[in-house]
Amino acid sequence: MFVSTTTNGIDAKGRVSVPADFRATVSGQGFPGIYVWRSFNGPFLEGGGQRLLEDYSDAIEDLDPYDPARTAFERVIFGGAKALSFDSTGRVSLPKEFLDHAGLDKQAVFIGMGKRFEIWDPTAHAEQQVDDLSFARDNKSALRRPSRRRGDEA
Amino acid sequence: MFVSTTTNGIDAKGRVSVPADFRATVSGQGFPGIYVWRSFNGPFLEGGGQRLLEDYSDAIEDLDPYDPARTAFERVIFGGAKALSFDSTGRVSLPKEFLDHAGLDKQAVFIGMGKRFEIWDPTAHAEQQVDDLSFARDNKSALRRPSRRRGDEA
DNA sequence: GGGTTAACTATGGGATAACATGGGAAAGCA
DNA sequence: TGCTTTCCCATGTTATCCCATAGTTAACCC
Repeated sequence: MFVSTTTNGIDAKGRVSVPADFRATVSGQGFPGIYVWRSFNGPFLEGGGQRLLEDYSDAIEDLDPYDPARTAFERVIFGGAKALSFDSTGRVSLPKEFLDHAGLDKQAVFIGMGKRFEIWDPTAHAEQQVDDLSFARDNKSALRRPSRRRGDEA
Repeated sequence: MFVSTTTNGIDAKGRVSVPADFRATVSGQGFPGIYVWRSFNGPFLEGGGQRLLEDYSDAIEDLDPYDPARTAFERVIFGGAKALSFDSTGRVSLPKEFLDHAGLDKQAVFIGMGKRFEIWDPTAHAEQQVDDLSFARDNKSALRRPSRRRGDEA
């Protein structure tokens, strides 16, 4: 599970350390690195480990072959994602198109989202966080009812 | 279940012993430690074990993948939490931002809240307790009827 | 029952390892 | 060849591991 928020520096070569917690989360998933793509919901990146991509693949296979949503997801996620492997110290180097899309410059904010994570520019993130916090405060009742635990469905 | 209230010391390194009862509660949940986050209801911390986070995750997954509410909750809940693992004697070290948010200094009060727990500064807790007591006195009728047990929703 | 042991708890401090980061050298690609 | 990317080593800081102590509770046994 990806949790917590970490800000790391981007060096002159475009390299950034992936938070150690995140590296631990994807370790043992096969590919020693992360998959990252440009979000279609705003100026930030989304990413996860190999298992996440496999989950998306399974979900997409449940859709009709020519469902427009299916081809859109295929193009955006599989076509737009890039496999970034860790170097020996746990860094990845972000392609220029990704830096541009997210407005990244000197620093990158990694936000754990449970099954996946997001990468933001610090300034953009600070603005977004204000909205998210007030939204969560105002709507927390939507989560108030404990959901059924896994295995209790039957 | 997290019950009872315990006050433990915070040492110069920011370490604090998690009450043994609480450690027993989360043992066997997978992650050997606790998840802690800054409450957005006041100057204190909230926390729980891995199972609690999974409950939140399940509740969030009932929403549509790109529902704005869903991403907001994911950012606030998972992004705001931190996984703190126990050392060999059952301590965790609280990040500075957490100490600041809760006004923690020399001591931390762990309060069992059933499925989760709270961490307060002793002074702030004493003040809050006065309010809680009078509120409980005024609203005791609300507790008369037992609530449904988990799994009885249907 | 009284007294002793043994386990566990909370805490302190020093040594050690891990993390994020910078720079240079080698290897790929045009 | 010129440029970019990947690999490898070096560094300072921070966190974490590991030991030791002391007080408390529980267990035990004569």
